[in-house]
Amino acid sequence: MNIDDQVALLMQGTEYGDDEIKESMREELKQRLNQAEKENRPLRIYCGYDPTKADLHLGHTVTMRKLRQFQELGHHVIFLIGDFTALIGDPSDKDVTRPILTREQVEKNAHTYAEQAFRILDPQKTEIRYNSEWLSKLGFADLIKVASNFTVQQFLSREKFKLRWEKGDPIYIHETFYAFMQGFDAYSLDTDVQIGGTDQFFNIMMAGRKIMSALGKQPNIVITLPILPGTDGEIKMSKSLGNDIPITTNADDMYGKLMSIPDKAMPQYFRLVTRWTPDRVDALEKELAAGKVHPRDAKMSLAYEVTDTFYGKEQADKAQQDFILKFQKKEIPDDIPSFIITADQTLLDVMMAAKLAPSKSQGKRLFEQGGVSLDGETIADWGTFARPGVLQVGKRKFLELKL
RNA sequence: GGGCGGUUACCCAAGUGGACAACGGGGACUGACUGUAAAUCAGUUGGCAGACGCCUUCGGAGGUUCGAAUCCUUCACCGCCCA
Repeated sequence: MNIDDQVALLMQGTEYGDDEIKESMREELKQRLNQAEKENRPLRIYCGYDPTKADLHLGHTVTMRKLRQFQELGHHVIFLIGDFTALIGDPSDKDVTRPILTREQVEKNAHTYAEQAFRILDPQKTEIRYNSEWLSKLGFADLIKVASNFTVQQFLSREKFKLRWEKGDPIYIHETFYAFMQGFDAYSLDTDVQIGGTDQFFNIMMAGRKIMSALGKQPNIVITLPILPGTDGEIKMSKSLGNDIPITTNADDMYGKLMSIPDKAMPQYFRLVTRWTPDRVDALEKELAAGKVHPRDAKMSLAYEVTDTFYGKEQADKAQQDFILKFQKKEIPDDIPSFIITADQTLLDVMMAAKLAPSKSQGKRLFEQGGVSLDGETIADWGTFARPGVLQVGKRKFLELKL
């Protein structure tokens, strides 16, 4: 692919909040591609992920798709696991301090990350690195050298810090280190391009580039991508907010969760987590606006597409069939877990044993609220003895009872 | 280093000796309506117990009192002001 086409593709979907910055980044990217071509080398691209949670979710895959694009154009991609930065936590995405994780927690999470990333990235073409490799070796003198390029005001002008400052909430010194560390990652990896969400703009643009030049390197080009909203359609997808779609879930759950996003979030999902071309997305949106396509059907094709990328057509088909049966026809799906009951067990006992209710009190409430049914018949009495049949708890929990 | 204020359930936040398992909001869950959407309406939201009732919870540990989230002592942490 020629360089102009590469630039067009790679800049597609990026967001900088300012057209001038976008233009200058586009220009820099073009120059860097030219430069690399002359030097007969691929560009070095990286994106970092902090292993603060065990599972990656759909939101993480937005940047991974961009990495994949670079990969397909023959560039060198580094998947950086921020095992060291995770110890601090990025203050960018929250207005409160994050508790410091233990090394054990971080290591455990880091372990699963690479594996999950390969659902999007090509394992053959991906270099995996851990930033403890260089960050753990930095001394106080290095820190001073890096930190002397920044002022307190620069940090305080950042939205999240500013907010906390004004509210009188604590801002710890170590939280400001995060940006330095990220900059040092870029420096140590000798990268041409760094990818991140728009919330990383300060870290990449201000800290990263500055540190690279201060230490005598060419600053990396910034590619920032919009943040994917969670299943509530409002706020950034995040496990701690409970609005995430983990990529390690199963096909049925992924499909179901995608169907539960509000309509207004669909356009962002189309653009950020599908393989659809901009033309196709535009066409679909026009049809939606014209009323030619039912929003539900558009969402179903979205859910199918995303499930397909992670689990393949076969499982996506099955997930779609189950969804139609379970929720559109309100029939019972054929593939539900079973549970062996004994004669003296009440339905409440079964729910407890199968972990369908966290406590007996809460289980009883589900009965009182009409949330429990056996073979389609609502059971109000939690003392009803279990008998073979299909137990449904709430909207989506099913259990086949057998003797 | 000094003075003052603060720490309440998943989150925010009321409560300043008995009527407190603790107002209110958010979130979550259940039901109705739907397109398992959103919006809306109703309900639930510490545990055990098939009504009574019992147990655990208000930063930690002690104490005063018939009785404490509320008063006292002490420890830890946070904020503001002063130095």
